[in-house]
Amino acid sequence: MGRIKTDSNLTRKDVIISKAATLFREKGYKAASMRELADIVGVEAASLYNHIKSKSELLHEICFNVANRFSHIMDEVEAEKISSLEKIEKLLRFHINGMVHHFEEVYVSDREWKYLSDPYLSNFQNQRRTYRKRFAAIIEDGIRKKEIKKIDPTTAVLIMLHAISGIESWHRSKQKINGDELEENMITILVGGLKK
Amino acid sequence: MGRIKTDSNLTRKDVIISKAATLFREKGYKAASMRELADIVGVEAASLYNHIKSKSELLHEICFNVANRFSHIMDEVEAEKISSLEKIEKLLRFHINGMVHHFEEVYVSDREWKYLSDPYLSNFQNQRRTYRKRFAAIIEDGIRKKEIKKIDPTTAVLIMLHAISGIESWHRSKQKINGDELEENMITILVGGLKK
DNA sequence: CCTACCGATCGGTAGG
DNA sequence: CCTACCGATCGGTAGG
Repeated sequence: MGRIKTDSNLTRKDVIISKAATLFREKGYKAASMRELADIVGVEAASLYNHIKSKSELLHEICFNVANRFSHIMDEVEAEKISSLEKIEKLLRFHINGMVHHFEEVYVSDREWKYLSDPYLSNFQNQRRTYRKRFAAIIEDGIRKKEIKKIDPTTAVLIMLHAISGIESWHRSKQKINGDELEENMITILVGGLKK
Repeated sequence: MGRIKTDSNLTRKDVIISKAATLFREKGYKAASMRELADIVGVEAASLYNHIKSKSELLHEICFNVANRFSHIMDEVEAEKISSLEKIEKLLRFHINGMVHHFEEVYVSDREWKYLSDPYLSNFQNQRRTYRKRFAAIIEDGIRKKEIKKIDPTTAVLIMLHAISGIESWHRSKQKINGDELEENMITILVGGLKK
């Protein structure tokens, strides 16, 4: 992993990417214009191109930042000596935390990746497919060890990951419940649905 | 409810809306152009405007078709004399079936509604909020009657509806499992997660 | 980092 | 339903 980025060593490019994530989340990738982004950053549109190559570069930076974090945590979880159910809980907590604390980037990666173009598009889809297979393998293992109900592992992964992406709706109405409570509620329902 | 539409009494406008749903699902509302849509329909772009007022009309027709079906089924379910858990199962089966059999429109309504403009936008958001509150009320009722675990009803609704929207991924890889099996698996996990 | 500007494409209209 | 066309806006470049 690279250097840790504090506020003081964020490059101008990092700032642009971060503001782009917010803009893409609000408007969608296609509807967001480079002129709007320039306004937010505080420069003229042409000046953005001294720091980035294209609009699409912003999107693939965002998507692969997120995808790489996911594959990294999966490496860690797979290596741990804990039960399948505990592994799943750990992954879910990671996803929930990602949605709560890195909302803009995770959301964009999840909803706007289809606007990537090749080779990034194929690459992203591959990483995604691989991640889900690894997740499903953990569930399958849990079923074999009788920790988990007999269900279709692929469907279970699909349900859990999408359920978490629903935290988007929670983000729009921050009042009712805090992040920690949300996390505990989600874990109760999702992990509860798997247990024998 | 209006007349039942068979293939033979679909108007030209209905055909355009249906093809638009497919196009918007594939490309996203903003990225889809009226020239592409015209190509698919088999006319010149200008000719579309003899049947529709604008691109945005297509979007709100799609979104409100779906939203109205949801509120209609909710009316029915609320009126039935069955347990809360059975009501929830019924609603979930309706949603799952909608995703499987009316995929294009449901998907567009779910992911592209933010491109609606007022008054349609506010209207849609209101309908959505109301629907979720009614759903949460059923869950709350189930908790009170001790049919359902003590969880946050709002979070539970959020999880279940988004989990179902994940059927999108299933649509992309039709091989493995059929629609009925998918439905049973989802019900097992989701309803299982609620039971005491 | 800015001014000035380009070609492409967009949703939509006029007129027949 | 088509031809012809409009003004607006887009991502991006040249040149300083």
